[in-house]
Amino acid sequence: MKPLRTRFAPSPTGYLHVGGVRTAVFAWLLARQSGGQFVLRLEDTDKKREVAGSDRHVMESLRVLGLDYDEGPDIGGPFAPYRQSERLSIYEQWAKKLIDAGRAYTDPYSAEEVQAFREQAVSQKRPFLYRNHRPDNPPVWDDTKPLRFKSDPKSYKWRDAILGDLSTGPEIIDDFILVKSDGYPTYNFAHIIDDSEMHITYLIRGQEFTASVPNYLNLYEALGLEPPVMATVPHILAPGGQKKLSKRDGAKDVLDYIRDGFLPEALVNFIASLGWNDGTEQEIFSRKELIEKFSLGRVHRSGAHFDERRLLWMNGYYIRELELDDLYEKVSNYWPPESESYAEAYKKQVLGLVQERLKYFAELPELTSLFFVDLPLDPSLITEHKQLKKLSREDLKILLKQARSSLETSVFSVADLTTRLNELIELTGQKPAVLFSLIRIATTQAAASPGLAETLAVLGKQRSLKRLDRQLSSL
RNA sequence: GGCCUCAUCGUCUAGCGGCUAGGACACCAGGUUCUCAUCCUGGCAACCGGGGUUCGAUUCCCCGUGAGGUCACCA
Repeated sequence: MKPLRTRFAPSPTGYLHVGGVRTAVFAWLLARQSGGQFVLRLEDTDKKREVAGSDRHVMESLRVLGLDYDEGPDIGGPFAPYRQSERLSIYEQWAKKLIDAGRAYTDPYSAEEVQAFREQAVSQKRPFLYRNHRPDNPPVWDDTKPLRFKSDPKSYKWRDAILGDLSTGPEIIDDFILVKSDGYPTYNFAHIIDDSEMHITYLIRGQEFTASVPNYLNLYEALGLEPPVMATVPHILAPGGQKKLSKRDGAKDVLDYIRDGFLPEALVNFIASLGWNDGTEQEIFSRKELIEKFSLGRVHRSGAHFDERRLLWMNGYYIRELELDDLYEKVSNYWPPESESYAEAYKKQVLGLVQERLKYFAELPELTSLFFVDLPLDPSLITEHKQLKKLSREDLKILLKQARSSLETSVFSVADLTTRLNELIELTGQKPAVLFSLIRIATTQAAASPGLAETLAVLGKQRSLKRLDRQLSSL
């Protein structure tokens, strides 16, 4: 049996978003589960659309997501080069073969003339077929005009690994362009040559290509090449509508998610789960489990909406599952600047308190700054508190003074603080909702914070009392 | 418009002739001595429509409807 080989073949025209990465994830999973190879090939045949540096960007994206490739532009491999712009002579050889076999010819028309044919067809509400205008005596190909495939219209039936049995009639087979007038091959030509030369056995790509598959099959026949297994992955849809997720909809660069502190494992789990599941109720899959359980046969045939809230939940789940030391290492670049002078042990304590509410690392500053710096007094925390706003200024002062004198003698362990706080409840006769809220607000000046005893214990005695005093003097 | 594809809660999905149509996210309510979060419990919420086939259709078939893709010297 031939080894299973898949590829991811983006054009370097920008960044990779969740939709684009999904085909890479599926191709990678397939290769890894079978012990095959995953190949990265850059389809840089459109020099006008190319974005400088995006080749590095794409490779970096795959690297940080852990989608390691076995062969690629930067690491080479047995079928190098892996950049189409460096393979022009290969396409030229195959083009000559087709010309010699009478299966390719020069397109004598200008772009404007072809466009006129096209508009004529459109105005008659008919699909445009270039082959209806196939020239009788095309000129010899000289690299200044496009080279077209001389198709052999016929019906096709084929099996798609995801969509199942597909078929089309001869009316969609046409003479498409193989080589553009600038000398670069079209995708339609180059990918077929490359997939064949690179021994790709499974071809996973988005549904925008399904309509062209019969034309590809026609070309495979003319070239005498065996097509790989085709697998059509439905699009990931933008949140609101029914359209394919795109950069125009604000689809984020996957590297931006990484920068915001999304875990690669969560991202891959989330992306793989969009349109795929293993038939059980399992939601969280480790990388290893994904590799074991993934199958093209269980990929959905319809598009799936991208819902960032689900990604947020999943990332939070992965964060909560991390060991504290591991999490501490991962968030090292996300601390607020005020934390700089604090010791590792203190920061770890703080991190332990916020771990369960952290959805992504970039939230760390807003969740933890109260532990490093005295936040400005916010009177509205009291005046708009549904319980506290009923109390007079004097009552608040009395409560805070009682709290202060009790905490003054505490050793500020969580256990001791808990005891003191309980004693204060009895002493003051106040409900926790009143007393604890007041102390919490006084010592944090934050709308939300971790549990009171835990927060005070981490803040420490000196800072806690200082903040109580500050609140007191403001009343 | 031609051709191709798709169709279960708001979202991601399970289901492959017989189920009170299950789970997850989100949302709502309650509990966890305070907030936020976590966690637990409960709740809301779906088979696009119409015909068939069948004892019985979410499931199979047909026709609609809706959505998407494609018809580039872009990939």
